[in-house]
Amino acid sequence: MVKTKNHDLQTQEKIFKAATEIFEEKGFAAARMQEIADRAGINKALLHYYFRSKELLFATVFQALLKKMFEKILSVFMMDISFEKKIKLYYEEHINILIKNPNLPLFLLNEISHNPDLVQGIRETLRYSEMRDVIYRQHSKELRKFGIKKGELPQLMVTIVSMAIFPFAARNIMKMMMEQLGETRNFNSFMQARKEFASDFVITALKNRKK
Amino acid sequence: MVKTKNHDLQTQEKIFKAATEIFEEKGFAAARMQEIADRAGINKALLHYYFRSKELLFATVFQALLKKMFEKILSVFMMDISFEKKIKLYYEEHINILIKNPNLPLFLLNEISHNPDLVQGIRETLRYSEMRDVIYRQHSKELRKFGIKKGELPQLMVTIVSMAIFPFAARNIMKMMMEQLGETRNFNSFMQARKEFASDFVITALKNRKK
DNA sequence: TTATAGTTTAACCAATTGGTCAAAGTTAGA
DNA sequence: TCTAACTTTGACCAATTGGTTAAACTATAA
Repeated sequence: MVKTKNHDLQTQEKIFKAATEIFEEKGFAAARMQEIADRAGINKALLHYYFRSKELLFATVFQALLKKMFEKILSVFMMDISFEKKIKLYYEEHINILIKNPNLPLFLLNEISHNPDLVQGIRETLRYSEMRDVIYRQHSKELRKFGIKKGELPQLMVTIVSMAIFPFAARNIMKMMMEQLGETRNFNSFMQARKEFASDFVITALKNRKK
Repeated sequence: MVKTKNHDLQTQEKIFKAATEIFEEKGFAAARMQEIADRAGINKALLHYYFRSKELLFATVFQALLKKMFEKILSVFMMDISFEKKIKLYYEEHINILIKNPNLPLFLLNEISHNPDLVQGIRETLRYSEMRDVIYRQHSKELRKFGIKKGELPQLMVTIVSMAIFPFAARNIMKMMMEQLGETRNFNSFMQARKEFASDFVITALKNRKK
């Protein structure tokens, strides 16, 4: 009979959590296995017992963080609601997620840029064909009225997501510039206000397009 | 009499160029001194003869790349022209620069995020007080008419620059998504088209704001 | 209780990495 | 030509890093 493993799940969880923090903060290249072991409160050899190599441990963490970034957002994009509602819901949900995980954007952008193989894992998380169907349906139902041509859809989509994601990637520079420019609010309240600003900005730009 | 150094300038240039390429591509942590030496076609010890350490070599490269990112853009921001003209000129110039240096955004964002001390060097490149004056002048002259409150200026500025910079930071993901969504154009022509799209988008959103 | 499989550790290892050094080569002024 | 400063190199070094191993420990089924 197969023996039940005792508390390896606890240990594995501890390692996974520590690795997530370190990798997300420092990136793959600057992360140290020893530091991950220390933060998990275990021996370095135990890392390799549960996750064979740094690459494997990283791949596990990366997949989870990729999911954290896209899962909820994708479900919003798939909803059958008006574009205006969708925009508002998107900024609300995505900015909430990113406030809780402010290092996520830069981490993902960076690792994907430095290791193209990771892109393969994305295909499973992002369901392209479904996404394309939803986008095209919304285009012919609503967006075409706004004078958006099919070929401009990528421009529009990149615009929308960049308004939510970019401030987090540029967080440190923004913090410094904001305090230099006499801004007293902190970054998080700036991002809270951005939910409404971005929604209004996008919707206004769309509704008043020259057709 | 002090002897004139012979061709150390050529060598120094070669090293600097190689270091710029490697650092920009891989970031500080993943860059290897040996690889820089190889690309420069010289001995590794010579790196340390001209630039004492990896940190110092990196700092030199970083300053130059920071300048490349901001110098021209800042001069556009400082111009005394209408907001509409300024927006158009900004996207034209900045996107041109970034097409020539597509790794610049992710490199700068990442290194600044990982090494807060680098932010100090930014203060020299970014003239805050001048910048603030120009922005406030343009606000009271033009932007206030659009219903933009002073407190919303940071929101507006971040929106404008994110539309130009973010696509480059997300270049790899975008490339993949675009080909999955049936986009046949390449990334550069997408960014060329973005000059006009972004200008129109921002200007339309501003001109039609509810006040 | 005991055999067995799973878990944890300390000590160790080979490879890599940033950096050094002494010696050889090169340049140009006296 | 000779010397003194600058340039370049190959060999080397200490520290770090990802990874291994054998032994000790723990839980549990029989």
